[in-house]
Amino acid sequence: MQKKYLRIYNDLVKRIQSNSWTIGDLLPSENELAAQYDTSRETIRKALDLLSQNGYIQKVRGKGSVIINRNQFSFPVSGIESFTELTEKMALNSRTIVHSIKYLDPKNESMEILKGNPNEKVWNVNRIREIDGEKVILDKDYFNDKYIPLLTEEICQGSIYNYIENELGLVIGFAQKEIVVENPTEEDRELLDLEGFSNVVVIRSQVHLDDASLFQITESRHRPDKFRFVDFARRVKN
Amino acid sequence: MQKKYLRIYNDLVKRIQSNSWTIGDLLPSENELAAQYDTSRETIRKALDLLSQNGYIQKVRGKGSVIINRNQFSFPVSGIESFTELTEKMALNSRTIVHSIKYLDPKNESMEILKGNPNEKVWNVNRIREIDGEKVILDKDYFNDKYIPLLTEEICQGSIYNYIENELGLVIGFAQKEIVVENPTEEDRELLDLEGFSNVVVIRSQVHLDDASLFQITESRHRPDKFRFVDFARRVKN
DNA sequence: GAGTGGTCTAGACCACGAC
DNA sequence: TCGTGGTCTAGACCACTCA
Repeated sequence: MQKKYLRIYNDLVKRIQSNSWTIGDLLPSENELAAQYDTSRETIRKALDLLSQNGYIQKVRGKGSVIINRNQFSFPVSGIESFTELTEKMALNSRTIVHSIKYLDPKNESMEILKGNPNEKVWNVNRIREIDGEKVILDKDYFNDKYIPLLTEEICQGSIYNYIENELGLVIGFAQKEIVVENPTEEDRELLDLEGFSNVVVIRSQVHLDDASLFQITESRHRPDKFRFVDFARRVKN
Repeated sequence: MQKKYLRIYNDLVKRIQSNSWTIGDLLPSENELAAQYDTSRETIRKALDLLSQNGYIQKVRGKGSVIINRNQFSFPVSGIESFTELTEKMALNSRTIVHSIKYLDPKNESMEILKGNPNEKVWNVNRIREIDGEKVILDKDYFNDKYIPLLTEEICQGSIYNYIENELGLVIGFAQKEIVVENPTEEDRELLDLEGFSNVVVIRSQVHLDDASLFQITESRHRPDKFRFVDFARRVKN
């Protein structure tokens, strides 16, 4: 038995994406939807809140819920998404090269944040992402071995996130992400096709599980012409 | 009379920021908070949802609400925030130079998106942001004159957002933002202290009002060493 | 088993927009 | 005035964690 408000949300997303309404149209009112889906208004409101958060509608008091145009930009990277999810969605011609897998003692590597107990170690994976035959992204990932006891080349070759969520049953909760532009390191120059570019875009993130524990630190280093970040944001209210 | 859940949210933020709890601590349970604030549990849950969205807590089923560390990175730019708000928050030594104010016919300027009726025009403001004596950001803003009938140099010198929200009474709803790295234009080289940098970071956004109407397009061009973007994201659920 | 957060309900009153 | 979304309530049942 799926959650009712999620079922309604998914149904409405489907109806919006199939152009049942056009941009600027109003959704049926909350009371009408409550009747249609045979549920209470608060449950409808939960589904509509999700639609609003994800940029499908804008609620206007006294009027209704307006369908808005979310996909002004074509490369949806808002939120946490893995490279594999992304390339699948965009149908990019891509390849992943596992460059190295190491099992480190964090106290030697200035990765103090990741260590919980002093005898916990850290997995480090470096992967190169090739798009259309060019090496344009270097992903450096660090995992606490408390959560990921073993990493093999096969796992790293596929989607580590898929492995984590579906095989290990861990649930990602939230991430903090930082985007800056830096000078390329020796390693960048060696592993990527930088072609004279004098900068790389670096995305550093700390990924936490459902129970708020930090389990991964990543550094994703992009050739600047292949970088694009898209964000959908609501104005912060008081 | 302020909204109850907002009052509770603000109170809890204050208590968190004053270190009433440390990272990893549990908030009082929802039932206990409901009693403390003399309200229903659903109202408490609204306040906690806000805390969660804004990265103060992570709710864990069966356990409680965990205080999490939001400020691993020090430059909070997530969401929609204006340059003036930012510099104030960071206490930066900054200055704004209004370079030009123009009143344009959008059909000549490939700004078709902004025009609603054919006789509406568009305000264009170019401003240079100086930090510590260096010209490092070029902001190019375009406003539909339906919403902003008049822009003066004085308004542009201060915070346009402040003017819009407090003087005109307009309410910002949401924005779509895109971040890419580009080659500097002639204008960038002329107006900014680029010092041999061969890239600029460009943030393009479309800002919509509360009623979902598009009223502003902006392009913010940053010298790469002075650019930093921070994001707090929750994992998308199905 | 006790306590936690997650979902859902049926109803109430309010602020706002359109007519 | 009527319909809309926004807030708030009191209660119910469930799924989960932990002792």
